[in-house]
Amino acid sequence: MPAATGWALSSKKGSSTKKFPRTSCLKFLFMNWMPWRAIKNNFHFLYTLSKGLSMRFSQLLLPTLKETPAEAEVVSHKLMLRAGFIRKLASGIYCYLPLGLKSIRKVEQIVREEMNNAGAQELLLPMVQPADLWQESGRWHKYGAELLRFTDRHQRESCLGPTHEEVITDLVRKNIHSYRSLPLNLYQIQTKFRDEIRPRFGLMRGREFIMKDGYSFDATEKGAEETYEKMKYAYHRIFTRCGLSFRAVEADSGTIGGSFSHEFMVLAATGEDTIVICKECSYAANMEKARAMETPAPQAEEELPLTKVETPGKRKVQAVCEFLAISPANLVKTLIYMADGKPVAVLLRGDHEVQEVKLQNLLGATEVRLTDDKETFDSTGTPSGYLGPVGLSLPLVADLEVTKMANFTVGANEKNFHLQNVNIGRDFTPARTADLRMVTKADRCPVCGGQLELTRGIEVGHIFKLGTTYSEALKATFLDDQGKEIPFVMGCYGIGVSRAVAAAIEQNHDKDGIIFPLPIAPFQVMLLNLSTQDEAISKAAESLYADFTTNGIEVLFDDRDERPGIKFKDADLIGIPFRVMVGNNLTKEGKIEIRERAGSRTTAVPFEEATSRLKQMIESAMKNCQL
RNA sequence: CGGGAUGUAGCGCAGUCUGGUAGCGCACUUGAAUGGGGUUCAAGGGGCCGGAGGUUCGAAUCCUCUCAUCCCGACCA
Repeated sequence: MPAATGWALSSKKGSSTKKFPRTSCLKFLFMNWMPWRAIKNNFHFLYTLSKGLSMRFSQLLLPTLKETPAEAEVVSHKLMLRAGFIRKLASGIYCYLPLGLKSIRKVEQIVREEMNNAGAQELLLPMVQPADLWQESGRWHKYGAELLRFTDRHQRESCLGPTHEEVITDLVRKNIHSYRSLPLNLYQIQTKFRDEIRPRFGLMRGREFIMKDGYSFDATEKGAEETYEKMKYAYHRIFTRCGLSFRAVEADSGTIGGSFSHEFMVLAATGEDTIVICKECSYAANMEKARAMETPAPQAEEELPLTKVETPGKRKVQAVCEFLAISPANLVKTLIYMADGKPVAVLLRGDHEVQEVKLQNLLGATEVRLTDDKETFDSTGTPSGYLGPVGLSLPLVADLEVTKMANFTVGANEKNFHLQNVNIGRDFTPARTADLRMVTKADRCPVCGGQLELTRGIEVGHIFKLGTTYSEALKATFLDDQGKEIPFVMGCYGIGVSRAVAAAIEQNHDKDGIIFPLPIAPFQVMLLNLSTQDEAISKAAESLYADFTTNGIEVLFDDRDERPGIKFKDADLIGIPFRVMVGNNLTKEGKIEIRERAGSRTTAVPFEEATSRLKQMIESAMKNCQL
């Protein structure tokens, strides 16, 4: 049995090491009498030493790919497949291979530390949840097909947890009864399942994904707001410590409700979401929520007489404007929306676009959509392109900017005609006015008036103030200091852990591969033996591996019998921040080389100084991600 | 769910139109040379052509049905 031989060797040498300090003993072993090949083949020996922080490429499940599988579209997905981080099992469902998992664990660890620091407690909730709870909260029906439902052998209806408001609220209502036990902040890091309509982009939008979800319970609104701020701060720390470039943006709280909501967006050109950030202050918001500084009220303009003009065949804003020689900013377009099946006319300046989420919120509708030409005609009697607010029988909602206009142009509700010099109040009155439009880069910051920038981001965290929505639905109450029974004031706080790793790659890569931020890299250092056939070089590489390991440096040792080119390519692809190369330079000048993945400089360092130099470099790089 | 596309070896693809013994590159195994940016040569192993049914003497190829995957849209605490 070959394994037995290995063990005998390892236990013999292993036990002898125990009597001496590790470092000196190792040096002795490697440098003097222990044949390096015996060590190389002696997995158990080093495994014990490494505590899993270091690994050999030759023994690791790390299937790198030269070519990108056809299924991958976005960078992070392609690179994670190629670098051997993940493999797909089914649509939106992935296996995390050792390297991918290491990165995920790093993010998790940072999340844990910061959540714990912020006073939250970790627990672990079930993935399978009974339907009754979801029926009680009303979400069994509301949640839709994204909730994967099934029946167990006793015909009990169940679902896979896409989120855990119900479970946590149930847990707390059963166990917390007094304001004295509050506030309470609980979190877990767990695999979630959401049966997405269309999973895509690898880990960016999977059906199964790893998420940190936290829930807070406070006695008062004020307390809840404090908790919210605490979480916001913790999130800042988390993403900073992950080494990511990010912004916290004001967000729409969506169907979950509540007044406060921030999304944490990793800035990346390939991000799915467009966000608005101010170049001069800290204002940032996603498009659904972004406001612009209101344009100053214009000088009172004399109202001119309403005139009807013929505009044959001119339907589009641009065509009408050209024909009438006016600016789109002086035209009001009328869009017909279906809000939960009822038509509404939305008025907007010609050069603005509707932000449908804002509209939806204003109308309190669960669904809004633009009507097609036929529906438009059916509800107004006018073909699209000639619609206007004057004399229109539908409910009118106007964007704020419209209310600042005077003597503007609109459709005449008659084919081939428009009205000019229209004025609000005199010619029509909107039922409601509100901010309904999409912010553009021409707008100014609503906070400081500074210049706004539109950029793209990936949502990796989202915090909400829930209020009492769930505690009321599930009758989760406690007794306050007056002995009065009131519902918990809740908040919920999510971080997409697996997505954060994908986002990090999306943000940090080049044509050769990943460039990991140090704090979440699967290893800190990749050590390359560039000459496995050269005994002196191999011996030196082995001793560095041992030395790094005993010094707490997380190292991936490429000990494969491959040519240097292959090792360089794989190292670039995997993206470990520091690369240490042991090759000819050692024989010639007694030096090894250190190269940062992010840079293009290679530094030659005397062999003896390798470990200390590397430790220094790692420490100073980590400082950039500390607070 | 609507629109589009694709399923042939681990990965990337050709072959399908025009039916006739299943191919190429990479990866893998063995040997040799080579050894600082995916090296070279030689010899190998590996496929129920997504699945089911049909047409045919004969189907990867034609027909029907199905399943899966990807893209665009709708959707996204």
